[in-house]
Amino acid sequence: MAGPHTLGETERQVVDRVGQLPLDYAAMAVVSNLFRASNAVRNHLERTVLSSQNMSWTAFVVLWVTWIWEPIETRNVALESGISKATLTGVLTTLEKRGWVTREKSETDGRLVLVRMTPAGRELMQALFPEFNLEEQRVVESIDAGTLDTFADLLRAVTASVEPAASSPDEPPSSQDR
Amino acid sequence: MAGPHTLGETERQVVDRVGQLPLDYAAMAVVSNLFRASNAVRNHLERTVLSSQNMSWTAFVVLWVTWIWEPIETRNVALESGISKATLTGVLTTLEKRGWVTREKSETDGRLVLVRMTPAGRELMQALFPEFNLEEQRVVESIDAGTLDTFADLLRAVTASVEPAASSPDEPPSSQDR
DNA sequence: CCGAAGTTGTTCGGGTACGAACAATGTATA
DNA sequence: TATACATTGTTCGTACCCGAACAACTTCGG
Repeated sequence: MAGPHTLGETERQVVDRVGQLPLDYAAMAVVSNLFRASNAVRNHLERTVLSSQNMSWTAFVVLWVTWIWEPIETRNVALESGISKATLTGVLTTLEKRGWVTREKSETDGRLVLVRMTPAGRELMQALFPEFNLEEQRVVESIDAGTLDTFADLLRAVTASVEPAASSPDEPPSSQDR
Repeated sequence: MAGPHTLGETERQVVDRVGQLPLDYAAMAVVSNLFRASNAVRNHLERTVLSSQNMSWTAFVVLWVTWIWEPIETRNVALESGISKATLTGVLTTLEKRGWVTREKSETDGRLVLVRMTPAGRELMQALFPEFNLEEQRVVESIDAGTLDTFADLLRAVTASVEPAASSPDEPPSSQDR
């Protein structure tokens, strides 16, 4: 959405198409670059780090969430990973098939399913995550270290303005799939 | 990846799992929040604006790129949209099926395919894009107006650090699929 | 207690999403 | 002007990705 063309050039072209409609170009720039950056980073990390394990970005995120919080209920895995519960079902099946996680029905609540790492899954993450973090570092290396926290806060502000409900930590907002 | 848990709480838990390995938590926060924000905004816009046309985010981006730059070669649509050419083939088939764009072989180069809007496609974008931009505005409304440009620049810096090659505008970097 | 209302994970259908392999086409080299 | 080399869009296989509908289960109101 912000490809090889100049900013001004794109804007001029947009004005030509939209006509006199008033547009917020600053907001447009942020949203389009948000996606460009997100896509670029995901694909980069998939190619440099995750491809060695034939793993997708989402699979890695789910594995990471499970690694950090296990045992964890699937609804919370979906919440933490930022994917829908429908998507999670498929991803978990994949991860289970590869022997990295296990599913287990809750004893106290028959509706819930708990996810745990296998030893193989834990070994994998112990080796893979430092490598992943090193590449994360490379992705932001051109940005002044003192600015990184501000950057993260700006991103949190965007997320918050879209997902208003967020009561207290450790107590997810009532019930939404994502 | 940065769900209902506190920042410090997640960090403490990560330390517990990773052990003594040195990690860049600032970089980690930026990358994970980049994806959280990106996902949240995409899903929000799909639900609020795009669902009326039963359109996905990617379909909208492709339609937008075509709208702004038509007639445009498919390789450049993929480049501007930030998706692979393989993905584009499927999306274009969908958009063509719905009567919003057309495919046309280039007369000067038999390998190229040109994409154009149909009148119906143009009408749709003329109505949909202002609505879309209004929602983009809402997504960043909590951010100080003077900071938006800086924000966009930070996002561009991330993209640039991952996709280093970028010669001159109007002249895509030799040949990469995305 | 017992039916209504709510919650949870799965299934289903349609649509992305990628890399690799491919055939068609264009270009460069000798 | 052949013959290698490069480029382009499509196809293929596999893996997401979501909303809607669903069955299993829990909880709440009377």
